[in-house]
Amino acid sequence: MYENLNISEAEWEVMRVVWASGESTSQEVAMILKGKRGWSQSTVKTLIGRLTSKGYLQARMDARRFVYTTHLEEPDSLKSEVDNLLGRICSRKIPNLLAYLVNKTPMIAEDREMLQDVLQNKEVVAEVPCDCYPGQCTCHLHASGTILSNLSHEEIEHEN
Amino acid sequence: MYENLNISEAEWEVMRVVWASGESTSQEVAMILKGKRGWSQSTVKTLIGRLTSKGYLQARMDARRFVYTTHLEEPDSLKSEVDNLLGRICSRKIPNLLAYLVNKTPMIAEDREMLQDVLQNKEVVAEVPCDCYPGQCTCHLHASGTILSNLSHEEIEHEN
DNA sequence: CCCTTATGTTTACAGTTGTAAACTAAAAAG
DNA sequence: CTTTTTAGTTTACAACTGTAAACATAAGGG
Repeated sequence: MYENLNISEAEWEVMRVVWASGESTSQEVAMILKGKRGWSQSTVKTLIGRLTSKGYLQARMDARRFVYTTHLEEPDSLKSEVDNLLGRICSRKIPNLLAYLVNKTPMIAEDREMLQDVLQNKEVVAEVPCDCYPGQCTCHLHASGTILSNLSHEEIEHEN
Repeated sequence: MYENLNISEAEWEVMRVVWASGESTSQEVAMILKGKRGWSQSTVKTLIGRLTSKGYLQARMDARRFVYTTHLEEPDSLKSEVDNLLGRICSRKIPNLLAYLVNKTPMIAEDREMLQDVLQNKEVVAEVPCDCYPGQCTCHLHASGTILSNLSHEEIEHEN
């Protein structure tokens, strides 16, 4: 759903500052990350440069210096990263991961209600399809044709 | 909670195979990933080698070839990755992300019930502390001492 | 016993990332 | 107008990744 971004961890630190202030100069970013991570101004400038070439930051000239802004939204960017990560396991296992997250995430009453509400309205299906490539999951959905056809018996005999 | 692993995306493909079969030979892994990703045997061998040096795979000699196993659990590994990722946003924003995930994750009735149950028993707090470094979040929690003290006014004037 | 095959080990090499110094240019300060 | 400060651009460089060829070696076939 969300296209795949390419923001490294260090770059993300810079993005957070821009997201928080709406627009920042390299100096602001540098000072904050000097405090948080001990980075030098150079480091921050490099990161800003990379983010700019990647098109994630826009530079507007404002009296002598650039002011950086972004068109990306922080929540969307994180969703994109999370979506990506969840692609690493079988769809069927995601609900358990969510349970883990719900458990470990501290929340206030409204958060809980909101989630309860979402769940209340959540539509369920009869069966969640396993989306794994055969040999990378213990589900047996792959048992019929298509995906399987290009693999020999040897290759899949360890499926479960 | 889960310590930080270091499994790259390509390496993860290998891990999935080992997780799925319990133990695999390099050949098995190679065949599966040849199918899924078009990788050569060499590539897979390199990845297996790296995972072995990192200690994520164990090699047991079995008639001529190595059989690889792992002590890592797939769910734990993913939790570690996800925990890591969630560290990128303010704790207060996590519930919204969870709502997004609940919405987009296909699930069966039991999954929903299970999650409803988890929520039912979820303890809430009066206020979720913002865990962001000042200047990287619009929450105002940082307004008092400690964290703030090493930053000048200049640095944080953009906080909201 | 020699050749092919299967498997593991070394080497390779470009791209990305983390981290930063050096260089350049323009403006501010004196 | 010369010096210092500020900001942006180039260059650097090692570690990690993705991708794989080359090499070594032992085992199986003939």
